[in-house]
Parts: sequence; structure tokens; C-alpha cells
Amino acid sequence: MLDFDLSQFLPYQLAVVSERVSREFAAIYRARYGISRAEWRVLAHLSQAKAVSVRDISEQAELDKPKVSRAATRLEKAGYVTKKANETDKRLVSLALTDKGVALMEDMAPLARAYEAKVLDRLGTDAPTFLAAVQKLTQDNGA
Amino acid sequence: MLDFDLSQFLPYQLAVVSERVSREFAAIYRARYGISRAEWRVLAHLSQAKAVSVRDISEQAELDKPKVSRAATRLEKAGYVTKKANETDKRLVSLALTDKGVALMEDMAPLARAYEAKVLDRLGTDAPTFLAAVQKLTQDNGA
DNA sequence: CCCATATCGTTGCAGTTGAAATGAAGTCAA
DNA sequence: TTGACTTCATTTCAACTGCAACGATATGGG
Repeated sequence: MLDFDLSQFLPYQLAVVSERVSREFAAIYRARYGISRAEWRVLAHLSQAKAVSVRDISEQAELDKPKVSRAATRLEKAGYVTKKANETDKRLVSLALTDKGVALMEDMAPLARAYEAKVLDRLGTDAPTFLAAVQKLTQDNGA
Repeated sequence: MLDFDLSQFLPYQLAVVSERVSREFAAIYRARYGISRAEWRVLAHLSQAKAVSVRDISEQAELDKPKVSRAATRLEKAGYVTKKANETDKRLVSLALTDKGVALMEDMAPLARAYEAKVLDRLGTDAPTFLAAVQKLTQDNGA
């Protein structure tokens, strides 16, 4: 009909796969902990670094600033995260996990790894190359 | 800090990459044609098949039914798509591209291919394996 | 032929989203 | 030091989202 093969079109396939994977995984942690996708991403990010700003997370996790800000507010209310002004630059908000937040992530990590293993199993021997490729796309800023 | 390496966690990486790619590409067609992401996905789907139902698109494109329904309504108002009741099952809505819709997709196809090429370039020799892996994840229903 | 049940697409509604505006804080050149 | 400009996080507000409910249609057992 048209000279355009959707089943081979990368951005489309990527969106479908990513949505499916995110949806499946989100169902797991939402059912157990009542955490939204944005909240999960913020928590995951805070597991990597001691203290980061809203902007840091926004840039690296491909979430816009209001989304991060609101997720952080909800997580703070739930007791998983602390927000305090950065000492040297008071515009910045320092986000960090509380002990309760660390405990939550320690609890979720096995679920995350188990789900990931399930996905990687579907990929078989392509898994390492796939991960490497995703890394390339993540690191490049596409600028 | 925690025994959990986000930079290697597949669902997260996938979400970040997919969001970045979708955002970049969406900026192109939104600027030119005022088409939203959901609308683009519906149009792309209709480029593949003569007539499909809302449910078909919803399942295959990982979009929920209301989203497809509303995207279709907007596209109909814009003159890109027709909606008519299926003859044999009047519950079903047959969506199809109008001539104007076909013209739009023919116009967009080169943009899509150019953008895709840009992304694949970043992958280099990993591109074929990457595409194959994405296909595997798309086809598996994860059930 | 009925009636109970299932499926389709749309819509109502409460919650969420993102672009732009806001206000607070920082930077730098004159 | 001032004042113009930038950067950061939040808030505002209109639009969008997704779940659940709905009306319409279809199906299958009794």
C-alpha cells in the first residue's frame, strides 16, 4: 500500500517494546509498593548517587522537570526520600534516599533482577549486543 | 551504595532510549504536521493494513482503546482517516486512511526513514542484532 | 426464540501531564 | 555594587490520560 514497513521501523518497535516491558514491570512494583513509573525511576536514580538535583534526574532519566519534582514530593511524603537545599547553590534541591527508601530499593532489587532476567531470556544470545546497543543510544546525546 | 546497577538495568535503559527516540522523532512530525504521538502510531498502523478496528490497533501498538479512539476521532476531523461500521459486525469500527491520509504518510515516510537512519548510524555494526532483538521482544507476547 | 454473557467503541471523571509562567538564587560585566 | 541575564524548582492551567461505566451489538445455551 505504502512504501513504509512499520514492522521494521525502529522508533515504532522501540516504543512498543519499551511500553510493554515498562507496563509489565510497573505492574509488579505498583501492586506491591504503590509506586508509579516516574517514582520508580527517581528511586532507581537515587540508588546510584548519594544526592542529586531535580535537573540531574530529569536529564538522565528523560523525564521532564515537573514530573521529577512531583514524583519527589510524593516520595518525600511517603518517607522514601528527603529534599533539602544544596548548601553551595540554594537553587538546587538535594534529593536523597532515606533509610526507608534504601530498604525499599533493597526489597525491589530482586524483583527487578528477576524480571530483567525474564526479558533477557527472550533475547537469548542477542542479549549482550542488545544491551551494548542500548547503552550506545543512551550515552549519545543525539545532538 | 545498593547492589543494583541502573546503568545496566534493561527496562530502565529501554525506557530512556525509547523516550528519547520518540521525543526526537515526534518533534519532527509535530512541527510539520501537528500530529501527536498517538496519532502518528495510528496513522502508521493504517499504512500497513487497509482497514482495521480500534481494538486491532490498540493491541498491536500497545496503546489503550480510549487513546486509539480519540486519536482516530481527531484524525477523522482532520480528514486523514475515515471511520465506518463494519458490515458483518456492527460493533467494530473500520478505520482507513483517506487519500489525504495516504498523501500525508507518503510525505512523512522519507522523514521517518531519515531519522531512523540517523539512529541506526549510532549503533554501527550492532544495528542488525539490535533490530532482531527488538523484533523478538515485539513478537513474544510475554505471556 | 430468549436471555445471560461477552465484546466493541465511546464517554465520564478524577488524576496526571507538560508547556509556560513564576519566583528564588546565582553569575558576570561594567 | 548594581542590574541584566541565566538557571533551578515549583506552580499554574488547559489538555490529556486511563480506568471504569455505558450503550450497542453479537453469541451461545436452554
